[in-house]
Amino acid sequence: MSHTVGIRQAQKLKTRQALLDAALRLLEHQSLSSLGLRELTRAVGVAPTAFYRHFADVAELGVALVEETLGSLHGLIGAILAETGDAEVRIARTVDLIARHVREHPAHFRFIARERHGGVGPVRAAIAAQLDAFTEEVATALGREPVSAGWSEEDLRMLAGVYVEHMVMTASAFLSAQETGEPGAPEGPAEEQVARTARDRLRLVSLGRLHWPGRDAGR
Amino acid sequence: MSHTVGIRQAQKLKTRQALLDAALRLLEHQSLSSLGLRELTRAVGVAPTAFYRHFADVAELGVALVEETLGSLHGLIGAILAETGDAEVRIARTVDLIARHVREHPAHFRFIARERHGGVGPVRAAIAAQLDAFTEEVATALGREPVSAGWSEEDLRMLAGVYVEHMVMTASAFLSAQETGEPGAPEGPAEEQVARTARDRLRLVSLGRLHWPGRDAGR
DNA sequence: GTAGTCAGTGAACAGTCGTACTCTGAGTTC
DNA sequence: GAACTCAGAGTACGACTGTTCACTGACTAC
Repeated sequence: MSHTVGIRQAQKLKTRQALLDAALRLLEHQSLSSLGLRELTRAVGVAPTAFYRHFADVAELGVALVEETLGSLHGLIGAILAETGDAEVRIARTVDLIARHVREHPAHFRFIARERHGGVGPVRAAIAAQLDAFTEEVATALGREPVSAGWSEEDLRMLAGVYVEHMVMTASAFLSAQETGEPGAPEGPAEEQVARTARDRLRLVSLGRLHWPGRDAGR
Repeated sequence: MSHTVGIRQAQKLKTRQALLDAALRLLEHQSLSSLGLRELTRAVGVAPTAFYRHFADVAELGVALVEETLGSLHGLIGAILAETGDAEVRIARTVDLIARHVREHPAHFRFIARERHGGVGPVRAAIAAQLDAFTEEVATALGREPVSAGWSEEDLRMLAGVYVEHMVMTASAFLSAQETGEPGAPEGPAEEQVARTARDRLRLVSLGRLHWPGRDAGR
């Protein structure tokens, strides 16, 4: 092989990741615009100046966190949609997927929900870009289905937007549900309630989709 | 009359309102958890200690802002729902109402969108309480309509939640749309695009509502 | 093996922060 | 008109903030 990562760069990446992890932990109880650079480096155990070796801003770190959280999710929803055509199964799988992801990475999703409309511009833009990409993915996936015959591009994007928006709000609902119970509990009753409502909402949208006027004639 | 407000209390209320207004202006570019007490009093033109005569915390001021923004909106949606039964008219009026309110009080709605998942617990709770109240209002208003025959209480609340959630996200979409154009412009093309998508989403939900299985037989 | 790179250190800078004090003087009450 | 109340001013405090600079020393490239 040409060259391994190198001890040097490996250590650098390690502290960089430590910064990201500590930031995520600190951001559970505050928002990014109030996260101090010193507070963060203190939590990691490095000198304040070490921060600048990795990020120019706290905003830049925020953008990196957005990539880390949402970047790995691409293709996941498309996979579910391609997996089966049965609406009920699809709805159940989607909600389960969201529930599991939120349970495994609560801090990540709390961060996204908090900073989506937060005070740091670049982070807001990064989240919006990721969500737009999701919408585009869902739209093309939906467009491939036979049910979507006769749907305009704009209507497809509208529908995809509804689904993406629904996923975000469901994730946020799971977050508030699980902070009601203990963090170690396997599954609280509040979570099951959220899941049921989320499924019902998806059913509602699904029904609307089936009767959308665009498929027969122009409205 | 027994007694007017009194010069004393009137002045107090005036500076209190000045604090709220200045806070709202400062919060357009940052979030509440990073809003400094001194920064705020400096903007108003009073001594830092004067703040304590009105609020114990920045959080308490935030809660007051929530009341000011959402407290005046109760009954508004119910009025629209009672006004006409025609779905298309109702949808148009709702979206227009949101557009107008957001255009008239952009800072208020930005504040709500930002702090709904923000870092200040009491403010989050206050917003959630207000939105829950809205959901309850919408649910009872919907329940009075003949279309809702056979709907369970839970399903009604679910549907009402969809509407409330939709209003919040539409308001937020209008905000991002109008910050694209100049603030003085009467109505940008981006705003009309948002309005069209919002109406389509409402139509979609409306269609789903009409075909909800609960109205005929248990599913 | 030697010269160079560069992640992280530590001290120092000029600010800002929240809050505790005492004090003042206009508005209120009798 | 005298006694009282209380919104706001002013000062002072210790703690914390982001950023700069020169520095060390383990790793890297030749």
